Amino acid sequence: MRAKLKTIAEATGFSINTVSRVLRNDRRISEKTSRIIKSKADELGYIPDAIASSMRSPNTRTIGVVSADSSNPFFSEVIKGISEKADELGYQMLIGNTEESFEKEEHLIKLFLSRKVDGLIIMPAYNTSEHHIAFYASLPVPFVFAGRYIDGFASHSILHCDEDGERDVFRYLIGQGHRSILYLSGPECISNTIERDKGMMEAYREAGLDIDQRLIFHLPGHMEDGYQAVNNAINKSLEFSAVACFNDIVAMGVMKSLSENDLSIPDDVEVIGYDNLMFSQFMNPSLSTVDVPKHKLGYA
Amino acid sequence: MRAKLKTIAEATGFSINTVSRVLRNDRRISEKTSRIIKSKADELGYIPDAIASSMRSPNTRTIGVVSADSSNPFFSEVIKGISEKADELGYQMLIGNTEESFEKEEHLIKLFLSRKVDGLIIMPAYNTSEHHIAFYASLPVPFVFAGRYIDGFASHSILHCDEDGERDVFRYLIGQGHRSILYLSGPECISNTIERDKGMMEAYREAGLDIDQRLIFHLPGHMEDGYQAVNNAINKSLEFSAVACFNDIVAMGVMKSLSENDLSIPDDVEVIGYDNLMFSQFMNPSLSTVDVPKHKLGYA
DNA sequence: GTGAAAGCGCTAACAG
DNA sequence: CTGTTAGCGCTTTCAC
Repeated sequence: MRAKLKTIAEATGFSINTVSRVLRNDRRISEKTSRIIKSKADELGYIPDAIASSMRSPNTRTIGVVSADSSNPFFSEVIKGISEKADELGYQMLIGNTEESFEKEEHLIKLFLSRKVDGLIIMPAYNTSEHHIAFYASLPVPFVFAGRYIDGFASHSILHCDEDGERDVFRYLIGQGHRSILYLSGPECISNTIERDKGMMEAYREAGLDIDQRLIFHLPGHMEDGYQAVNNAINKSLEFSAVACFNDIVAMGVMKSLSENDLSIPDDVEVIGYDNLMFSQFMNPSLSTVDVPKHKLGYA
Repeated sequence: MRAKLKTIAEATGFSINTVSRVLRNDRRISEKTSRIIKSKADELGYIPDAIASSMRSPNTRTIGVVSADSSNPFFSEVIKGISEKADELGYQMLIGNTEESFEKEEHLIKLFLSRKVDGLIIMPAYNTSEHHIAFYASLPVPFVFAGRYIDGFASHSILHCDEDGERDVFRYLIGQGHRSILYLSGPECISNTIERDKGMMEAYREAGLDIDQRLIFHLPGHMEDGYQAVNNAINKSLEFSAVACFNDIVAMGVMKSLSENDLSIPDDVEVIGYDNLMFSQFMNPSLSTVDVPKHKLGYA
């Protein structure tokens, strides 16, 4: 049987309580007692029982991380940032994926609550209805949203400014003389898309240019989307000299299609991603706007 | 105060025990009682306390996942596989990163044990000494190693056959007529490298060719490594018509360097990765050997 | 400085 | 089918 406080107490002749205090570095314990007990604990290979401990104490030092898709490099970089910070703070992470389904998200959060997490970091699924708002509002623990903004929970959100980011992208492209920019935006109902579309429109307005709606597409944001979109555009003989993508993954798909069609980057077509994944800096010319809530995320 | 069994018991007039049984779908409870209790539980928004529960029951339905670096796409795809399976089985995942440090790994595992995980899935850090072997051997819960093989724990390892994989890569390249193949292998002391090097040598032997040691490099396996290695090779005027990489990430670095040097892929130089990341299929010609323990990993 | 006792919310063993 | 009792390993009063 694995050693417990009682084992150590009996072995040293002190009370369970004293042992517990020593092991938690409580003050008002004599140096000597502390030494004796600690060495005994070591000898017995004592491993504290965090379960029993969090039964009595108010917190579990655990946070729940709800990710939409942890194999998506963007999310996994964010998760890594969280992980580092959590580590530093002595917290553990419970992680789960929702695959962009709100039901799964709700289920997962309930599981986390049942495990008494001290806080939640949520990368919310697309969908946001009355019900979801109410659900979030009812959460009994602190929570933050990462990467996406949910109506009514502004103060709970950590994000970089999508509007500014996309405006800068378009300002840059327009400044480079591009007049036909293929814009592969994201899913219509999420905050990032809405914000970025605003930024895009702003840049056009500033430059006094009209927007060609035929060049704008709202896509889920996977690699295939970028690939297909450019293929289609080329097939339909759409003219464009630049492509602005919703994220770096889409950009990769775009680049693949362009190179298959013997178009060079950036000479024939300029491509811009979004997110600045670890990868992106090592890809063929792919300018990307940085979006790294990564380390900002460590305090739930 | 959050509802507990006692709350429901008092509200319905049944005993705590009966409530507990109903909520765990224990047999031998009348339909009627069950209905009453369940609806009351619903009404009160009862969320079971998994902590208290695992205090008594032998398992916590939690597994610990020890990853070397969860922002590395290979690991994150594996983790995603685990996550899906865990989900299916009703397990939760505690995740931590070791950054390839064995001390961190040991620390992390202890933390997981302290949280009473039912099992561990470990992507072990490079280093493997006597001490580590002993440490693994002393683990009081079931564990498996994913992706890497540790001496003495063959039966605990889940991996695809590195030797065969690399042999096939070289067979293919040699078959294509390549006689100067730059081989960017992995860190010397890990099992994958050793196995793959064996496979490489085997392919050369089969073909009756000598191995040019100047074309073989053992690198940590990051993107920069591939990038730098090819740059160096070109600077030193090393001749090569193909590059075999330790993983797809290295291959990306390689491709970047080649294209900066105006070498076309695969006309001038053929590039082969390893791992077959989600990405890879969408990159410019990058043949990759598949390595997906992902779903195999779900039973700890 | 240290110890004794109570109890966290739940499950399991034993009754009936 | 349901209730009573005990106790998981720890932290927290409250004593002395």
